[in-house]
Amino acid sequence: MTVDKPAQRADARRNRARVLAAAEEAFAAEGLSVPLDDIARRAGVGAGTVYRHFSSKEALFQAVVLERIEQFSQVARDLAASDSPGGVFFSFFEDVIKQASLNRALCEALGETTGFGFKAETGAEFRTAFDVLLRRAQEVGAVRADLDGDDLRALIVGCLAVERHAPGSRHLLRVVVDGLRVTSADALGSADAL
Amino acid sequence: MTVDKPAQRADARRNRARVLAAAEEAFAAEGLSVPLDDIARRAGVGAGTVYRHFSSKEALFQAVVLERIEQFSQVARDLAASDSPGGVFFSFFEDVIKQASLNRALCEALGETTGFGFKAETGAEFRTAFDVLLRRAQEVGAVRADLDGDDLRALIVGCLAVERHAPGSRHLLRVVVDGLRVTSADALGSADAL
DNA sequence: GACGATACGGAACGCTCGCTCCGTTTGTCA
DNA sequence: TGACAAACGGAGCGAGCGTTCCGTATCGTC
Repeated sequence: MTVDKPAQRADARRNRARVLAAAEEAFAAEGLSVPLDDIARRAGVGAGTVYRHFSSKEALFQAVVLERIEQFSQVARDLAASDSPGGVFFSFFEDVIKQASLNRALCEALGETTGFGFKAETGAEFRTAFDVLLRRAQEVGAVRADLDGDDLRALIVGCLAVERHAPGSRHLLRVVVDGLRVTSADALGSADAL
Repeated sequence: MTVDKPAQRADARRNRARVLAAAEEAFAAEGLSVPLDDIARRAGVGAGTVYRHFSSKEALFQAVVLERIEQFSQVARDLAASDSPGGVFFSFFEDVIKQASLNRALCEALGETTGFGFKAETGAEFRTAFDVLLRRAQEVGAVRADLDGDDLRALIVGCLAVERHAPGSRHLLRVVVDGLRVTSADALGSADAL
């Protein structure tokens, strides 16, 4: 099935890893706007070497982000079997926000409405795992039923914006979490104000 | 008190207004990233003319945004005397979000943690008027008491991010609004999950 | 209508940055 | 160890854009 690989040279493998590591660090700190030359310098290689391994700066960014999102997917899958779906969902929800708020690359990728991030086809694995957690939490009544996965992912993006604006304010995250717990019966009182 | 003005020429006044109008439209549609040449072209003037009236592209942006934020301040002041502080607060809260979500310049300015927007000293007037609305809503128990003006402004920024990611989803705004209504007694149940 | 001050326009400058090109170096294998 | 392919590095190209400069046009006034 797989075509014979040309057997990459050892220095090429090493340099590719260095570029990825440098990019991960640089993108996390400064986001997509970090100049590619900076990444090359951090990696101890020339710009040409970066382009030998990644077709564009954006492809490098995507590779870095994707790796991280797939870590999240794995965590979500591991949690799916838990027997306290409510607690598991909220702790995962908050964990994603906490991790991403420390990583500008993730913030920018998830915040993008197009390209990479939640909405990209590459993020399908994440969406599936996340939707399972959400559905189970809704089945036990821990999360209001009038929301779907896209809604929750949009809320994650919103929470990231809040976090960037008011770093470390856990009571703001609680506002959203409390809003997610509200049942339709509780929420009746808000209808007139809207 | 005011120094004698050099009596601006008529064409200069006209061009300044044109530039402002073009900038308002262009920034609203494309945000700060719109090239200044585009604004000049839309206004029917040369780039040099823009710089005669505004010291930099950023100064022009700030002028446009500030005008808009002061409109909000005026609305907030007008609402301050209302005898239903809860309803007034939430309708203002949502109105700001609705208006800003249609205006990319506002989104970007408010989302900035530095520079212009909520946090700038130029936004002090807005902050004062907004804080009055919030305090009155909290006094009648319509909004939970463990939040201050900065918290609410951060939530506005978050709601704007949500709105950009999931346009027109009013039920997501309701999640936040419901979260704002939760009293500390209601919220006790969420403590274990955090 | 003529003159001086004011304002205009847009070519050009300088800078950043993604990306490419090619002469040189390095790894691999016989 | 020699030879060839693979990989490297970094100078340089080109595009985009904020800003400036200065020759020209226009306004206001006498």
